Amino acid sequence: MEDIKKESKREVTIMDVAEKSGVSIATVSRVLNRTGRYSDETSRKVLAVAREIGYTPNYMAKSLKRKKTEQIALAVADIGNPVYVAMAKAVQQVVKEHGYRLVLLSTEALASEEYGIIKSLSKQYVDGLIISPLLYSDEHRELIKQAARPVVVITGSESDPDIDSVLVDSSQGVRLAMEHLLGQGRSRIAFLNGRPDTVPGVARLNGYYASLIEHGLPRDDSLVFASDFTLAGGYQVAEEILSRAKPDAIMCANDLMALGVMRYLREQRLRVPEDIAVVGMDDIEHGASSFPSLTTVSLLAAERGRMAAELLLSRLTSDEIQKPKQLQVVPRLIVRESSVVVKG
Amino acid sequence: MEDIKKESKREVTIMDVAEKSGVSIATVSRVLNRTGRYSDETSRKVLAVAREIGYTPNYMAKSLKRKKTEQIALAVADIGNPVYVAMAKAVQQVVKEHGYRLVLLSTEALASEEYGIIKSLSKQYVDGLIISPLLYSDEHRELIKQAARPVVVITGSESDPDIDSVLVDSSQGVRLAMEHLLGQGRSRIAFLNGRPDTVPGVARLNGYYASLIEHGLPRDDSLVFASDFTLAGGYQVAEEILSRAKPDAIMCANDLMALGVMRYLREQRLRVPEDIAVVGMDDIEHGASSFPSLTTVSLLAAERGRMAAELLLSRLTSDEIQKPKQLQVVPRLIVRESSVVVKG
DNA sequence: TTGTAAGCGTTATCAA
DNA sequence: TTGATAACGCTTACAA
Repeated sequence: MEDIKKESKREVTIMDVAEKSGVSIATVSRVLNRTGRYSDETSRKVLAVAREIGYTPNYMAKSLKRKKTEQIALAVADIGNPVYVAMAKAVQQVVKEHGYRLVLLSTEALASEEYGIIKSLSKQYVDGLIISPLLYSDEHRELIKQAARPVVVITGSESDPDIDSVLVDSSQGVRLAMEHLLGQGRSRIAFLNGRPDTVPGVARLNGYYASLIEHGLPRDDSLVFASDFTLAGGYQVAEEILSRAKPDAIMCANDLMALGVMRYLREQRLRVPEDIAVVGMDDIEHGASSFPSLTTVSLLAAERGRMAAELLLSRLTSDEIQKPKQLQVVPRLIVRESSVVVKG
Repeated sequence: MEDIKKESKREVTIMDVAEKSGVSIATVSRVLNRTGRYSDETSRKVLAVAREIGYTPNYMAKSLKRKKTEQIALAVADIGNPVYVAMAKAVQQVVKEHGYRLVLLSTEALASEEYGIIKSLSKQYVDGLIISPLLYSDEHRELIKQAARPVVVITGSESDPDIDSVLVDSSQGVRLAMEHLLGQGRSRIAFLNGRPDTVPGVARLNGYYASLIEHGLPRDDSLVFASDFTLAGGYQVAEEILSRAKPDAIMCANDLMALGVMRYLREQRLRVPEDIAVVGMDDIEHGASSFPSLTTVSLLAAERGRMAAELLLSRLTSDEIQKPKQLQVVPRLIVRESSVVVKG
């Protein structure tokens, strides 16, 4: 028989420390939290005992009492998208500097998940939330306004003035890219959207149409396709784009899909950019390393993450009520090989 | 003046529900948790009131009492590495099916972070932990054994029989890849390691050396390089590998570095695999889409995540004490374009 | 079927 | 400088 019995490991609590050091639990708490007044001697004694018996605080009890967890959450649609990873890393760095811990929640683009997170926010294990919702409905907005803890939203350009937001006009980003493609002499530019019912889906498609109008081009819906913002999604729809649209350029709503499309083009022995130019959006790291390297539009994900984190922390640490803030970043075109034919 | 005053939003608690529906808090609790007995009528009334006044439970209080959070944590070294994302997604799926929520912790490969997570585990906001430590020291093992909550470790092949572990022999994975390269007629095979002080770093380098011995090849340390398991890391060290080792193949300790190396080779107008073959390890999605597509060794990250999650959940849901388990997966070679010259 | 009341491990307000 | 003790919001015996 093995020597494994359940030792019913009772947690060591503040009471054990108190008893063993001959003081009250109140004093132990004061010493451990460096709050109130206590003598040097008791301090030493308590600290020694605490260390000796391996005391660690019970965060549940602490938070119940103090209504603070020192944790903040970042909820993103898909942790598989490097753009959210970049955002998360930026957030992580900021919150860490302020002594908070980041917990990452991946909602898998489910609105119900997002609602649940926002709704139970005040009672969850976090003090505040940064959320980048794929969908941003009235219900989202209502829930966020009623949330009992600070929420910062990272989203497109359509914001609610009553909600702390970090914004970027990705529609303008698409226009930037389209201008570039047209400037390169492309005329049949297909548009590959992600899910068209999402915030970025709507904005980016609008950008495409707006840019057509700006340049006096006809709107041709047979040039418009949709997938799901993933590498595999781009790859799968590429064949259809080629056969149905016969484009000389493909504007993709994000880099992941662009990379998927390029993979298919390569398999078909089509040259990028000579035969077909490809442009993405988001500026993920892999786009810089792909072959050909991917022309894209940076939406400054890391920067937005940083800004959101700082805004949220300022809400958490100051108790003055301030007007909701709307921060904004401006998209930047990054030209690489996938859209520019090199003569020679 | 704005109309924003702090409405001191008091949480709505179980007491409010009790009062408004004219029953005791015990009854409310029973109804809300479908526990014990209560009449249909009170149930309806309580539920209606709860919904009406927007009650949501306070998880802090709940957990303090029940000593359960219904959350589990996954701690990985670098959320920027797609292999951990794949792992996380698999874990997420399993825990979700069991009604748990996943919180993702990125330790940035800091042992101190990892220690802290394990140490305060029992008092944290999670019921259990899956950790894939980059470093796996005696201290790790000691802390894990003493942890008051179940911990499952995802690591290499050197395991502790007293710790629940999901293992993979990545050294064997390297040998598989080396055999393949040698079979392709490559003879000067450079090895690009990640951080050599880490679990995978040690194992993969050992695999390289072992495979040299197996094939009666001399050990040549001028063929061995190290970077940091990232895309940028591979890119940066590529120049040095070329100039110092002049290899006809580069075996990389992971896909990210392999992709970084291939980027550099392309910039130098070197052909892969004709001039230099490249092999990676981990089988990340981007490797299948790169150009050329990347030969790699799958370590079944998703599968290991799934197994770890199921093991952890079984520990959480059964109160029988069972012997620690050691589960293992076997690496698989995946041959793609980056290592095989196509004649014609 | 329901209610009373004792905790869960803390923090914080009083007095002492 | 310290110690009792009342919360924090919930679950769960135990009684009724």
